[in-house]
Amino acid sequence: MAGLERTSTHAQRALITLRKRILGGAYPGGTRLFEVALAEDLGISRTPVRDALQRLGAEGLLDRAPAGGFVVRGFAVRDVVDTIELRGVLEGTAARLAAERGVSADQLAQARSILHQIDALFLVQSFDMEAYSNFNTQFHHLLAQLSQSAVLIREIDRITALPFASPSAFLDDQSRQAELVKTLSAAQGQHRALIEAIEAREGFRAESLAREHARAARRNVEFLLSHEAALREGVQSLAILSS
Amino acid sequence: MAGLERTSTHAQRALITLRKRILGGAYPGGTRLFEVALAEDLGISRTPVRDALQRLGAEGLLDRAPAGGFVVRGFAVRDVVDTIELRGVLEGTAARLAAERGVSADQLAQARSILHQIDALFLVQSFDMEAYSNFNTQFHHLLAQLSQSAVLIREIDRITALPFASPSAFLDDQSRQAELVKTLSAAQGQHRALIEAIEAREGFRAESLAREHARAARRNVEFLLSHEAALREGVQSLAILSS
DNA sequence: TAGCCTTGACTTGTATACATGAGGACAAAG
DNA sequence: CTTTGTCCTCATGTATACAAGTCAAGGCTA
Repeated sequence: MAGLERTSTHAQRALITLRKRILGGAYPGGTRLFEVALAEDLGISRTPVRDALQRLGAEGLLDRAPAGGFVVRGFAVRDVVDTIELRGVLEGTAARLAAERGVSADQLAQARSILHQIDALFLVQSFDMEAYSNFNTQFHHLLAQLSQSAVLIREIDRITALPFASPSAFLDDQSRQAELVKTLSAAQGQHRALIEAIEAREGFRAESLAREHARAARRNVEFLLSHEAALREGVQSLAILSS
Repeated sequence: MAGLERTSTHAQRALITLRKRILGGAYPGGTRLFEVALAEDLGISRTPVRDALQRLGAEGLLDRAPAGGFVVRGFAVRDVVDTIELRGVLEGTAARLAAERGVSADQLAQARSILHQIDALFLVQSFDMEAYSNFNTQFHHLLAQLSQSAVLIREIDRITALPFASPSAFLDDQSRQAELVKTLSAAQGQHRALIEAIEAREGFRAESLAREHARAARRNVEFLLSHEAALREGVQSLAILSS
């Protein structure tokens, strides 16, 4: 909660607080959120609460009830899998467009720089997961940019905003560090191949690689959910899950 | 404007009115919309105007200004093309998932029924464009459903809400009826092949067909824009274009 | 008893007054 | 002449009172 006071408006704070609660699973899917109750709870008036609810609706975390009001959107396992699949499709399209339209030498250099920095992480004894997470996020962000399509970038940002669909979701799973690092090493191989394909203007290959790359996340989710609750405990991104 | 009074709330009416204005090109891209001015203009208070603006923001018609407030989103030709491309990618994914996951006999029958009704339109002397438009919209809507992915359906609906990205955009172009009918006959062939591929569980083919199908719309836009204003006049969906 | 209507509690919708904060104009100092 | 600081203005942010719509429970009538 520290630092929450810094944000300027009540609506911003309400947005952040409510988002955190929803993502944390505080409100089960289907729960209706009442303006007055939340306003009292947060110690502010209905107006900024309304604002926050509308924004959360736009983010896809809430659904509008037919007769007005908002309901917490429930995410089933299938929805998580489908969303990751969708991210793969969108990133695949970004990769393909990048290959077809061509990318500048400068952007290519940026991509290589990130790849290089990730490589360096694997050479150190104790793997720095946080650093990897940051570079990975950077890489995926850059990939979207390479498409040179403002529309596509926008949609990727939207989808990626859902916590379990982010390229760096599931990296906080402390229980299987050793295995995870192996997986990430393979993922880095895909990163490298992806940039190679884009540089060689191989659109189909680039698209296929990006899709397959997203499959790793999907396998991860399916693994986590096929085992019992103990494993899921440490994984923040899955707290929102309905079942 | 008739029938506008029927909608229940001021916010709804404001939403509809403003949406119509924006899509009609009344506010050039980049125009900032001020709450007070709009409230006075519409004869209501700021509160429902705010509501409408936020919804239009969620629809993607407005951007939020960094320091608060809303700005009309400008659409360049490139954005229109990219959005249509994106629709092709999403519908392609829907088609692929439908093929991979399999569809029920009932859904298949529905699809065939729509195809049949479209076929019938081509047998009549004077082509009924409005009927085609309706059936075409139905077909594309059903295609999304076939994917059995709530997430994907949601995103397709979002993208399709932009007027120029709708599968039935550009059908109101009165000036080239004869040519258009030929194009639509080819499009119907793609519809048929698409369902055939889904039924045969040929995912790759289904995806490719859906993408190519969207290309027809893209060619249409590019044609309309390569010729001068006279042609664009009759095409409502292009009124929003920036350039 | 079944179906409909009434009524009331509760929730969102709307107006409005006031607070806050961002950005520009203008003046003074370097 | 440039730069910096202050003040002023205007747009959005917020609170609150009131309006209106929705839903369900209960009672009334056929």
